[in-house]
Amino acid sequence: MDRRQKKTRRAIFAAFTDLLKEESYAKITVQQIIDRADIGRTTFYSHFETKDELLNALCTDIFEHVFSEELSKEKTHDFSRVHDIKSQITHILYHLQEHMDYLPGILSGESEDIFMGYFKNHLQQLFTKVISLSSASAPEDYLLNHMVCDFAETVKWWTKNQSYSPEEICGFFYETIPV
Amino acid sequence: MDRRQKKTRRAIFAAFTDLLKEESYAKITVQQIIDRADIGRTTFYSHFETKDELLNALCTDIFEHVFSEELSKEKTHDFSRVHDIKSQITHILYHLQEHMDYLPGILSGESEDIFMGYFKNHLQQLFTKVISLSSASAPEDYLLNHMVCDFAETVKWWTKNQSYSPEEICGFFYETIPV
DNA sequence: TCAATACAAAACACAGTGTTCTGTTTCTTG
DNA sequence: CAAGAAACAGAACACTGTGTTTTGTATTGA
Repeated sequence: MDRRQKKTRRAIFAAFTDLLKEESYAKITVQQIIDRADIGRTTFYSHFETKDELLNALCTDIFEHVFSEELSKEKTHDFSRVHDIKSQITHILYHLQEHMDYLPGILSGESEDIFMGYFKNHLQQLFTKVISLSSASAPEDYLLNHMVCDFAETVKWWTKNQSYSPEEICGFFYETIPV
Repeated sequence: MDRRQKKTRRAIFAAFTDLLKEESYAKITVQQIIDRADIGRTTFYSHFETKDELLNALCTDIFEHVFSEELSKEKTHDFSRVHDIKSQITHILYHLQEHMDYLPGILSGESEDIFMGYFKNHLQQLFTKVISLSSASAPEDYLLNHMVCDFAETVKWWTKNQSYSPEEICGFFYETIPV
């Protein structure tokens, strides 16, 4: 990849996340992004087809880091032991905490759908095993949605109300899991 | 109120909910609404300042019916008895079921925020008492968000996956309440 | 009946998107 | 190092949708 491309791409992401700290995704215009990144309009559109695609790329980046090592260790995990699922969740929360400053700008409107789409897909994969061990009588499709949304919405709430540590949030969440 | 006003207002709401059955709120334009309602552009804007205000008016209407009798019976309710909270939830689900055909069109993007804003406000009021009786060790602000989002997201899931009755959904939900 | 007002139709300014053009700079490869 | 390829800037453009304004008509309630 061309050095210029990488530089421009970094500049776009930097400008984008920077703007997200100040206002919500919906209010940010392409014009603002290219002004702050100090690039031309054509340049932006040669990197990303639309503003939404930029957000998609950002989300891919984020969740690649958040879920990468979790998934690679997947085989060695045994969810019947409490420690594993708890440590995974804590890890996820620590990773997300690094992006805390601009996440609120994403978590509303159309951008929330895109972000949550990625997030919930990964969570679904993670919680499916937990559900299968659950003794709750509700059907699995209900329980899976219940857990995935519970965690996703808890994270959303956490970003707007940052008064607890990842360990605390994990503890609260674990307490209400239907096991 | 003028008969013409009421007629026009009804026509706008009818066209709006009708369009919501076909596509999402974000994709619906004012032009489509006034075409289907067979009214002029100026007429629409004399009734509602923006498209968002129309959605707000619709939400107000919906939740007025969904939560009206529940709130009026508030004083006679005793949440320490299982029956009351369960019957309330079932009632809410039955009312929402009447709008099932166009709710999916609202439950995404910016419109979801508006709808959920009303919904969660009412739910917060409803669940605060339940939380105070909970024996869970997590803090109340966490638990309240947990329950409110759980129910709201369950309803959202229900509208997209309509294979259970209000009673069944209520049963599933009640099973995972932290009491 | 008559004044008020709800309405229709069309034109308008505005903002934001995504495209297209013409050059210029920078990289890479032979 | 030279030459072609690719990334870039800048400006203009068409397009869509919003919300406003203007002018004139039809309906209502007093």
